[in-house]
This record gives sequence, C-alpha cells and structure tokens, in this order.
Amino acid sequence: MSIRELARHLNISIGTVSRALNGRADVNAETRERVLKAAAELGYAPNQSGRSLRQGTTNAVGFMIETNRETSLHGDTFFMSVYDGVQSVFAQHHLDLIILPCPFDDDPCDYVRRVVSRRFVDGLFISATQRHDERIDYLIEREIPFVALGRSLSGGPHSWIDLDFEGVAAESVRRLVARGHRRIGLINTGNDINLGYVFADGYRRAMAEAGIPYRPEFVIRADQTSEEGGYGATDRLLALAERPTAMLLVNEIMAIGAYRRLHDAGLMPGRDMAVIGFRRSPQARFLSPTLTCFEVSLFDMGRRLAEAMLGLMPAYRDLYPGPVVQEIWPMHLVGGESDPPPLSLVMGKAG
Amino acid sequence: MSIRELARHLNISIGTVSRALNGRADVNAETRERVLKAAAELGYAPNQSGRSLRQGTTNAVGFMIETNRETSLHGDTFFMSVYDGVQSVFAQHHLDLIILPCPFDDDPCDYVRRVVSRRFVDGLFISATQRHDERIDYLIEREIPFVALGRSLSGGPHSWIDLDFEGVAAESVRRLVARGHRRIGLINTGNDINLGYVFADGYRRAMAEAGIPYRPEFVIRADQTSEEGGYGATDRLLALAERPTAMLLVNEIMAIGAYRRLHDAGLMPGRDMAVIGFRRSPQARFLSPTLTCFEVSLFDMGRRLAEAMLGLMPAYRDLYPGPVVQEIWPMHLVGGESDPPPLSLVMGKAG
DNA sequence: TGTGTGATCGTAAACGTTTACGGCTCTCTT
DNA sequence: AAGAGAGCCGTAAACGTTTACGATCACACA
Repeated sequence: MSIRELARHLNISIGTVSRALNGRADVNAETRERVLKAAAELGYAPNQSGRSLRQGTTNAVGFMIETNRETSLHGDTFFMSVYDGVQSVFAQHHLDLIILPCPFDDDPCDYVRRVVSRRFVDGLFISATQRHDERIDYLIEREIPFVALGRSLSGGPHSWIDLDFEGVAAESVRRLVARGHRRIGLINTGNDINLGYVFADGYRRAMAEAGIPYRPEFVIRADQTSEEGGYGATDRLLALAERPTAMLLVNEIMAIGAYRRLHDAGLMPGRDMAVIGFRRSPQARFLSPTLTCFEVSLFDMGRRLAEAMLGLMPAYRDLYPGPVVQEIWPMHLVGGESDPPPLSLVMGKAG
Repeated sequence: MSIRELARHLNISIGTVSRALNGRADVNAETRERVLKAAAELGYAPNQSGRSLRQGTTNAVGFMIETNRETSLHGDTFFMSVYDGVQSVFAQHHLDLIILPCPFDDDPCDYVRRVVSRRFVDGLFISATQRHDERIDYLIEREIPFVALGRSLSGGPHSWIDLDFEGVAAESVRRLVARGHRRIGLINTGNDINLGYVFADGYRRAMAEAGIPYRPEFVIRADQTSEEGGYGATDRLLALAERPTAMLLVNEIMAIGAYRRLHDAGLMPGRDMAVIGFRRSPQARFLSPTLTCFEVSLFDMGRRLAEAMLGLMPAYRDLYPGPVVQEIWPMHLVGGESDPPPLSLVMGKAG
C-alpha cells in the first residue's frame, strides 16, 4: 500500500494526497476528508524510509544504553521512568524514541559511530558518561544533536543533564557531621564512570569543610554496583581496625547489600552504623529500617532531556529556543531511620 | 558524504562502488581495495534510508517493551540478558536490535500498528503477552515476522518462546507436598498477563494430583508484581484464619516483599513459612535465608529468540530452516534454605 | 580471422516520499 | 472587461541506494 495506490484509488494526484496527509494548507477541506478516510480504511501509513530519504530526517531519536554497565548501576526502573518522560514530550511532535542497546562485547564508541553514520536517528541520548568519553568528541565533530545523561570532561560545550551527585554526597556528610559523626565511610563505584569522581568530590569537599582529615581507607571502590558489590564493600569497611560510624553509598542498590552485611555481622543499620543511600527508588523505599536517601523525579528529568534534544534539532529549534542545556538536577533529602547519631554519643548521653 | 561523491572521488561509477562495498563478485580485487580504503578514509557509510527504500528492508528488528508492566514484573536485568543473547546472534548477520518502549499511556496494539505500518523494522519481538493479545492477531494478519516472548491464546500458529511457568509451579508444589506441606498458598500476578494463568494452572494441576482440595482463599492476586505487591499479598495470606504453611510466588521480586512481611510478623521465612520464589535472579540470590528458586539462562533464551526470528525473515530463512518455533524453556530447581518441612511436622518429630 | 567467453564496469531504473513550481478556475476589484 | 489574487491541484524532480542489463575488452580457441 503505497501513496501511489492510494492516489489512484481516489483519482487524485499523489502530490495532493501527500499534502492532505501532512496537513498542508493548500488542499480543499473536503478533499482532505476523503483522503484521510481512505487512508484509514485501506490502512495506509507512509513508508518511513521514503520520507526519511526525501527529507533527510528519520523522526526517531535514539537512547543508547549499555547492557553491562548501567543496569547493574541503576537497577532499571530508573531508565523506564526517564523514557516515559522523554516520550511524553516527543509524542507532541510525532517523534519516536528508540532504545539502542550496545552489545556487551562492543566498544561503545564504535557502536555510536555505526548508529550515527548510517543516519538511523536524528539525535542521540547517551548515558553512563565516562570521565573522558570518546563518544562525546565524536558526536561533536560530526555535529549530531545529542544530549548526555551525565557530565564528562570530554568535548567542548555540549548539552548534558546530570543528577546532583556532588550535592548529595556533600549534604549527606554535613548531615552526618551535624549529628556527631566524624568517621564517615564512602562506598563508591569502581568504574571510571564520571559520577564516581563527582560523588567523591562532594564527599571530600564536605569533609574538608567540616575540618575532618581525609582518610583514604574509608573510601571503598566497590567491585560492582549491585547488592553483592555493596555487601563486599561494607565487608571491607567493617574489617578496618578503626571502623567508621557512618557510611554513604553512591547507589541505593548497594545499600541493600550493606544492610545484609551489617546484619550478618550482628550490627543493625540505623543503630550500630548510620547509612545514607542514594536515590529513593522503589527498592530503597522497601528497606527496613527506612533508608535516608534523596528524591528526584526521573520523569521530569526525562522531559527536560527531551526539551534539550529538541532545542538542538533544526526542525524544532525555534519551538525550544535557548542556549545549550547544562543542568544539575537537585535531589531532595528524605530522612529515614538509618542515620541517627553515633551509638557512642547516644550511650554517652544516656550514661 | 554520499555514494555519488565517493564514486566521483574515485573516478568510478556508483554502481561499481556499491558492488564493491557490498562484497559482490563481479568487481576487480584491486578496485574493491581502493573503494574500501577511500570509504574508510572519507568516513563513508551508506545511508540507511536509501538502502531500506531500495531493498524494502531495514536491517533492524524491534523488541517491544512496556515501560509500566514488565519492569515492575521482572526487574530489569531480565531483559538486558535477553538483549545480549539476541544480539550475539544478530551480530553475525549485520542485523541491529532496537528496543521500542511503548509509552505508558499508549495502547500497546496501537503502538505496534504504528511501528509496523511505518516499516521501521523488519521484524518484531513482543513480550508480556496477554491471554488474549490483539497484537498477535494484527501481526499475523499483516504477515510481519514476529516472535512472542510468552504464550497466548490469540492467533493461529505463530512463533513463541516462554519460560516454563506451569512446570515451575507444579514442581514447587510437588516438592512442598513431598516435604509434608498441605496448605500451600499461591501469590500470583494480578494482571491479565498470560503467564499468570499458566502459573495457576500448574499449581492447580499439581495440587489435584496430590489429592489436595483447591482452596480459593489460598490464591492471591497481588496488586503489583513488586516488593510492595509481595508484601501486601503475604499480608492477606497471613490474615487467614487458617494460614498456609508454605507459599510460592510467580516472581522473585515479590519474594523480597514476602520475606519482609514475614519478618514484620515475627515469622522467619524458611522456618515458620516455606517460600519458593521464581527465578534465580541477582536479587533473589541475595536473599537470606537463601531462596529456593529456579534457574534459566536468559542469554541462551535470547539466542533462541533470535534464531526463531531469523527463521521467519525471507533473507535468512534458508540459513535457519525449520518450522515455527514454539518452545517452553525448562527451568532447573536450585534448592535453598527457604522451603523446609512445616514447623508442625518438625515439632512433631522433635516432640 | 572470426567467435565465443569471462571478467569488469557503466547506465539507468526503481524504491516511496515530499515539495517547488506552474497552471487552472473563480471571485473580486478597478 | 481586464487584471489581480486566492484557492486548489497536477507534474516532476530529488533524496541515496541497489541491481538488472548491456557494453567493453582481453583472451583463447577453432
């Protein structure tokens, strides 16, 4: 069912049919009606390759994910919420979002190159940005509209949106210090993903501001950002001669493992050890004692990602004007039962 | 950078360039060399829209997911493993897998219609199949190559692959019965997703075979397939006048909630209540006491999904011959600490 | 020398759209 | 009544490929 057949069936030229379907002004209302009706009846829908070829645009934007790295980091309701947000904006413009999973044994940059050079999508979201990320350099050079979910040192000025990892770490430390903690552990990711550096920066800065000397043995780089990773990292923290009284984690999935390790050591999170996780995800919400963590609307962040993308695309630039988007999304602390003052202090008071 | 420019740069016709790049036989070895070298240097890659238009094929296969339903059901490392498996096969044929997330407020069937009629992909995987699934009827009618991840009553003979929900339920019941349980609860999904029916069938069949009368109050349809859903469903089970001594769950994420509910009631899973979960996922592996559940290689299942798809695609049918694939993937029990005999029996023995 | 054959390449059509351009018919204005 | 303008529509080119077909050339063979 091509536009030609549809036109023949209606005894109209294909030009008029195309104009009618695309909502152009110079076509009779009655004619348009007939065309739309016939298209619906015959189940006609324009061939995407044809229109892409003609207008040099695919009406699709890709979202690259890595099957190995991120899910283990974020769990995944994370991305689903982001997708929903992006699509809620795209839907208004008949733009489609497609997810591009980079195979686990592929180089991410090669994958981007392949996708981009074949002109499969009009724009690309990338996530899990590395501290130095080749993908960004490449996309800038090729002048492809792209928005990064996560900061990076690479490239010149480009659009990105990131969670406030530094702010979360700093605020966590300040809160713990205010409650009397001095020995604060940090469980970070072991990847060279950029957010790990940012998170550590926030920790260091806040510790320095509190006048607490930096103790490298308190900073653990976990093997994996998963329950097991959190378990193992907590294990290393507990093995220290002088243990921390509090710990903060770059990821709430790891907090699940941390809780378990504490239990297995006969310690109770939120009494024998203060714990502050990261995001208030469904998994985190389910911990007991309730986890002190930070809230953010991923749906809204997805919407903002979409707007940032549209601002870079020639066809929509006028609708979404403004400079390159570089935003750090604040996260709001949700207090839980997991981060009381240190036990020594409580005992001291009590005694 | 089009093929025309590349050809001009080489002083060759575009036909020859195309043949050289596509590995056709009737082109001089030396010429091919020159073409490939120039293409690499100038960074030429064929425009996907152009080739799709010409040969009526996009070299991309879609995998439809629903952002609301499935992740809450499966957690997500589930799909990532499947993607990896699919891609490991597709990579050999220069086929791309793209994930198509159906927006949460869209009708899944409308979404399929849109994707298919625009000829965005050559084939489609669908998942989370409903008991009666319009998508299947539509795809059959349009003669689109598709493979369903999950059975359904809809449509005629079509390709599908499914986990052995019935077998898992039946084997769980048999194991519990063999250990002396008679009052066995079932926590099922509340969606009309097909696997819920299949799981319940296995439960009913095995109970009947054991000669245990069916008690509808022991079968709970959870509000959501999540930690919280499992918590709430367990709550309803515990509220019964005569409680079950064992329970099985259609989903291991719900087992996390079940454990918590039991704890909160002062009961210990694996002592006061036998629990059998579903899949041995990373989350399940992390429970304590260790959960009795079932193992399956999602990567291998993904590979099989890919093979089933290739068998339906005209360009690959000869490489992957055979009839329509309809496979139930067996799952292998991994015993844990969570399903001992009922306490009464143990006490009885002890006493 | 003519002829058949295989290797290599160029030509041009075709895929399904969109859109610039021009033409036709009416109506309105001067 | 002539011209201008608006409304509507048809024509055809163009997007970047692939591929059927035919042309050219060299070479071997009768």
